[in-house]
Amino acid sequence: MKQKDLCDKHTPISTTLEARMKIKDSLNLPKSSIPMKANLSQREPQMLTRWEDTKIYDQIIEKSEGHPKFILHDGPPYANGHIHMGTALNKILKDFIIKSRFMAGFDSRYVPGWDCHGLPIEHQVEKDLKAKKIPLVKTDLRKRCRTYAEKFIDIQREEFKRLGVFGDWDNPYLTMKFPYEATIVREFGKFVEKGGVYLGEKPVYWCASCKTALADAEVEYAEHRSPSIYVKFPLVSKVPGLPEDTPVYVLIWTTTPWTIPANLAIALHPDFEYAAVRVGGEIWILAGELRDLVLSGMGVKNYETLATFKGADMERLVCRHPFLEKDSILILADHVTLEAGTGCVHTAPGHGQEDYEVGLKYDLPAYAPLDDDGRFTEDVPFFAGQFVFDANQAVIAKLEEVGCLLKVEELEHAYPHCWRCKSPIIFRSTRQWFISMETNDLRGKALKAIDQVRWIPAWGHDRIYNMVENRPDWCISRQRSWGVPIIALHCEDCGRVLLDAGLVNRVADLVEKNGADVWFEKDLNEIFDPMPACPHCGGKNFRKETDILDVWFDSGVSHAAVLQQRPELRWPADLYLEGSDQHRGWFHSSLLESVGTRDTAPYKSVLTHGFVVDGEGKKMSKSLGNIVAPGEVIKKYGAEIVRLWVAAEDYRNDIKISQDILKQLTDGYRRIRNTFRFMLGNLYDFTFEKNAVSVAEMAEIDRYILHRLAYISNRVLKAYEAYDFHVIYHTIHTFCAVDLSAFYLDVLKDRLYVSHPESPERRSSQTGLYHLVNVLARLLAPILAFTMEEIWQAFRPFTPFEEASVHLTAFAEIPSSFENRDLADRWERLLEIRQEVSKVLEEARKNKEIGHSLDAQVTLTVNEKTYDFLKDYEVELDDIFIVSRVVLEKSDGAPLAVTVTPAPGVKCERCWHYKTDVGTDGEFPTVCGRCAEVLCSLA
RNA sequence: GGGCCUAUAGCUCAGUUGGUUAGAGCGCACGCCUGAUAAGCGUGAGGUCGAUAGUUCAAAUCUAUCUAGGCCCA
Repeated sequence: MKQKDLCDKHTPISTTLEARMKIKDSLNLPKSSIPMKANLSQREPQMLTRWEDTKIYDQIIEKSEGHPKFILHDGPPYANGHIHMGTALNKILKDFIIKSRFMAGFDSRYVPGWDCHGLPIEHQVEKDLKAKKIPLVKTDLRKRCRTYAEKFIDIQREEFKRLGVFGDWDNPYLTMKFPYEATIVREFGKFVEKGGVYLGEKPVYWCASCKTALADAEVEYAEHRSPSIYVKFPLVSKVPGLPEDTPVYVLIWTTTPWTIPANLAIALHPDFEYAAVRVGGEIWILAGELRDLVLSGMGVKNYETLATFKGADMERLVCRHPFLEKDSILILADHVTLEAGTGCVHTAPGHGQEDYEVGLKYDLPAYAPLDDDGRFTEDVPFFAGQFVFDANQAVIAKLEEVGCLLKVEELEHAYPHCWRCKSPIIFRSTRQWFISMETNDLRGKALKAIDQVRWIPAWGHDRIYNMVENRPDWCISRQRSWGVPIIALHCEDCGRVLLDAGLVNRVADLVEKNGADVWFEKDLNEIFDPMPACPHCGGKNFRKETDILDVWFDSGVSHAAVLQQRPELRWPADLYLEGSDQHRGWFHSSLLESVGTRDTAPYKSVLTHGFVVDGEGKKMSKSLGNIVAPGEVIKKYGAEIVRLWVAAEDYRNDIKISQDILKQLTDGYRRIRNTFRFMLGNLYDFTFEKNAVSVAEMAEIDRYILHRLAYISNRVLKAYEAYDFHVIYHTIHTFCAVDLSAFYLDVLKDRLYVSHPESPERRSSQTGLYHLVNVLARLLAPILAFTMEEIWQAFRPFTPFEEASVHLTAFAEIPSSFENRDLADRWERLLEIRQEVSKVLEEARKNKEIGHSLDAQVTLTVNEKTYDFLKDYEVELDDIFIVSRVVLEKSDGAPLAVTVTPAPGVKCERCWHYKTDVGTDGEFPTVCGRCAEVLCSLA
């Protein structure tokens, strides 16, 4: 039999249209107050305007007056370019926390900040000026940089607001504001006062044609032909076990012959095995593993290995420089490899980063006898005045002359070049300012402070601990323009440096009023009145230090400039929250700055998130073409989907994003939205004050869902507490799909639609819906900030609540009456049986015995125990299973058997149940007894 | 090369101190409904837990190595 036939045959249809309409009108069908289609990208801006007009953030602040403070201190993004997915992720996570902490009863404000000084902006501005052929003048450049930063702060501010992030956007902190700049100077002064600042040497990239230091970001690698030479250094020290009458040499290899004059050491790996090989009348030392390769490369055929040594055994033996009157000692370093060369590495601490670092361990100076043009100074015999790249040949010739050159080749390799003039650059030791890690035991104190902080995830502790434990002194100077100057004076009379906290603070006061520009714009006698005297020679002729501070120092003082200076905030912060790269960045600089000046960390806990990667887990890059931009996602899906993305993924690891994931999120979003829409739609004739039913009087199924709601609420609140946002999304989404949509709401339809509108059972269900919306909307408000606001506006008329925005509410307190373990146990058992019934219904559906489940009668054949249990629910079982009739039968022991047959009786036109009492009422011949009763009472 | 981290069904996530046939939601397939309808309901098929080797009576869960990927250094 076909389904249609079955229906036609058994469903009496009212003969007149009027009667049909009357019956349909008597149903309490939902009246939706919010549209099914979210249309987020168009509606969100309206919501933003509303929030702006009502000054929502100010209202939140007002409401949190007197609440305990929770301080999340914003790490300042760099004021350059548009925001990307990573910045969006970071700001949204912060917004989740700010909003949820407020709703949990805290005064949690958000003061956003921007990092304004620094190279990238200076670069951009410099480029613009070059293009327009405007000459570079430092003071003018600085003004243009400021304007440039302002422009991007405005752009980013709008982009952040568009994401639904609340905060003090009208009054953010900027590292270039005068008072902030003054704080930077003062904090620097504190280090000066404690003796932590010193002038030292450090090799940096140097462009000899531009005569300037280059930052890493200014270096481009390109192919370059270099000489490749093997050189022997005579070993002066006697080595036990080697014949004393034979000269011994250590073999090195280098591609920068011009650095040979600056050689101070030869580095060996402590664990490698080195061989002493007799070649003719000499003994050569080189790594055992490279022996055959190197010697055959030189055409040496006959050799004999006399002995082998561990690198560690040769530490501090002394070699003689091949042609200069100085020694070169053997040192140990882990960076030595066997990939190229001889395993004995020519070390010039003034010309290489690794050489410099290992040199520090052996107290070797960063010797770099070059001038700004890249020419050897008078200090260097034979080559004084020569440009280093030209000197390569001269050095090779000299080595040849003294008989220490073993081999010359040419090598094509990637070599650093200047981003500006494209010429090859050199590594050159320069004078730089440092903060010592050892003065006042900064390192030790920082390590102790790290132990006091809660790192989330916990491995953050090890990561930053290892960094601080091993890092060199903090180089705080940059040879740049756009930043805060290092306040120091160079005595023109004696050449010494005048570094004094008192002077620093005098300048800080000027900076507070006029900005850091005063240092560059004003003459020294305008800045200092009276002019200090040089403590070394008494002279009063000074030159200003022109270096600026590392921008990490700028942002590192934010705890002092923001937390300690804004009355609404508090020091230290409860939380810093940034990407995991900031263990080296802001967490690190803030820690050192704070420990150096205040002995403790500026934060109690630090939360890190991973990086945004594409669907395959690969990082986003222009060359891969896999970049997803927030603007495009907002346009296509809405900011709400971006927020949901942040909430759905576990941000501790890398966070994937792809069209696939976004599609999935929109599906998840729709499920949540429709669930709320349906619940609201069924509250149209309900207000809490007039119609609510007390928990004790509610139907069991409604009380069961309240029990579930209490569980969900508790779980979600704990997750907010632990910043486990993905748990929140998954918990609520599953709750909406499984508990609500597939069970509770589906079962409720009959009662909501069919019952008398004022009936207790309908009011009971509506009370259930009311609590669901009230609790869930608040729980989701920090995440779905736009949608829950929309829900709240639709919901408020049914409530006594005065809050005009969901963001002004607190999380709902769950009355203890919602929880009922025994009742929940019973309902979970019912749900298990329901599951079994569903399976059998599906079989019947497949066999074309039924279509809709209401076509069915279900017979449960159960054992004694189950029978007794189900007997209590006998009248409700048809509702729970959404079938027309349930028959209970005792089995002879089998726990549960389900059979499905077509329901007896006739289909009621109103409630669609098959009932045997359809037609018994004379006035309404097409409906069942229950419906007839309702119709009568409505008439 | 070093420090830290990640790797469970197509996707997003669960899997407590190692212990029965590895779970959920979504998606997918098939079907139902047409009174949540650019919705809703049901059933079902999908992983042997990145790979390998160990420890163990027993491992997704511990160890080592490797592979792929991420951040930070070099």
